[in-house]
Amino acid sequence: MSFPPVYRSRTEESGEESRAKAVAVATELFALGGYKGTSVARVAAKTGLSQSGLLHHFPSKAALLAAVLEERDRQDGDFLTGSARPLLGWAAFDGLQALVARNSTRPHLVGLFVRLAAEAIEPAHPAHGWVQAHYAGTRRWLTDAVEHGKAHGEFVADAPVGTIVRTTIAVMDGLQQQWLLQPEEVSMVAEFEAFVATLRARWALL
Amino acid sequence: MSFPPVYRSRTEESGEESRAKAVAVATELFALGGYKGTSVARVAAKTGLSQSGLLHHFPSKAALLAAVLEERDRQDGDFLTGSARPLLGWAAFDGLQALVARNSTRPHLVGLFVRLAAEAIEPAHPAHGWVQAHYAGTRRWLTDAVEHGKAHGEFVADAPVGTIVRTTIAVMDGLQQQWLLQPEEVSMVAEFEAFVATLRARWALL
DNA sequence: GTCTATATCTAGATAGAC
DNA sequence: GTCTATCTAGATATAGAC
Repeated sequence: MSFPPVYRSRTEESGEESRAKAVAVATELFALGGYKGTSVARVAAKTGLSQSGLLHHFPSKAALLAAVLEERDRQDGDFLTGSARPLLGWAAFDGLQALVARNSTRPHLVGLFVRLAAEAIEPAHPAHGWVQAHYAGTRRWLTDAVEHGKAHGEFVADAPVGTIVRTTIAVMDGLQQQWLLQPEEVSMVAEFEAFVATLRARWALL
Repeated sequence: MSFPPVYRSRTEESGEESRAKAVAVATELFALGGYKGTSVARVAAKTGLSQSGLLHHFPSKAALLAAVLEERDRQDGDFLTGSARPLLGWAAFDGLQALVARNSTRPHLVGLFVRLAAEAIEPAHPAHGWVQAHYAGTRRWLTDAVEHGKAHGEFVADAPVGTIVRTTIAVMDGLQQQWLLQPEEVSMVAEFEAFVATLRARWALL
């Protein structure tokens, strides 16, 4: 015979679970149908709640999206920046390759990003700020890594940092699009590895 | 004093104009808000028609989208494949650079493509077939060009054709996304030119 | 060819019972 | 914490007048 923990009532516990499940379901449905293309009612149904039951946890659809993005950041954010020691120079590209490998086992998170990145180009979209911050953050992180590598003699002196950074991000994004559309035709891991090899062949010094 | 042409009544002529204007307006609004994010009513209003007036020309919203895609293909399709003589070998990349330069003056067409490509990953989307065909066609065209160049000694013998093709397409797509989101931060033309230069540095023989 | 009017659905959000 | 019921708004599409 067991009792619920003292610090938290049984109903509250159940609420936490509902909320977490709703976020997971919303992630999946937003990934497949986009934000605008997914109704709160469908998220609620797949979560096992009524529409109002879901909206008890999130005051609005936009709040649900915010929770989804927050959770994505939590799961994903620390992968590059929060590792044991910072990835600098060419090691940053090893980190990106590991990220691509991980992404290729998580189509939902990739789909979520690709769909939202395109949808949220529009300034009025509720994820616009998040997408802008994502790109700015990634660009900054990779720029710092390459600059550091350059300062330590890992890159040739006239390597164009900005171009390397923007092109690398572009390749990752473009491969995701092709992979989602035709998974059997494109291996994100192999293509990105080949791209990094080409970068090294041209700009590596050490 | 002038008369309307005999073969076509004045009202029909006006109808053609309305239809064409509607397609142009829909292109712009789909580019900014996506297909799902744009209502027929808004297209109608900006065209200067009532909603039903617009639906006289297109039996459904999906039919309007089809007309938009058809017009995009007409304006854009012949740019690479319909030029004076076929672009083969490295010349194909010159053609792509010209296309990128042209695109960077047409944000609407770029936005339309990026939005729809992401939206239409979903198999049930009315533009799904079109997007699949677009990627398949581009890949085929570029593959043929590179294979031809290889057979004529323009590429090193072990150049990985598939990877070159997929990565080139990925770079174009990824740069479009970044450019739409932050136009002042990214020059599609400069970045793509640099990418092609890197390809040449590694795989050009001649 | 275009309009007004309307039918039908679906969406997001709120009120209040349990 | 969750539900039923309901409000309001907006969407696609059709009917029928001019």
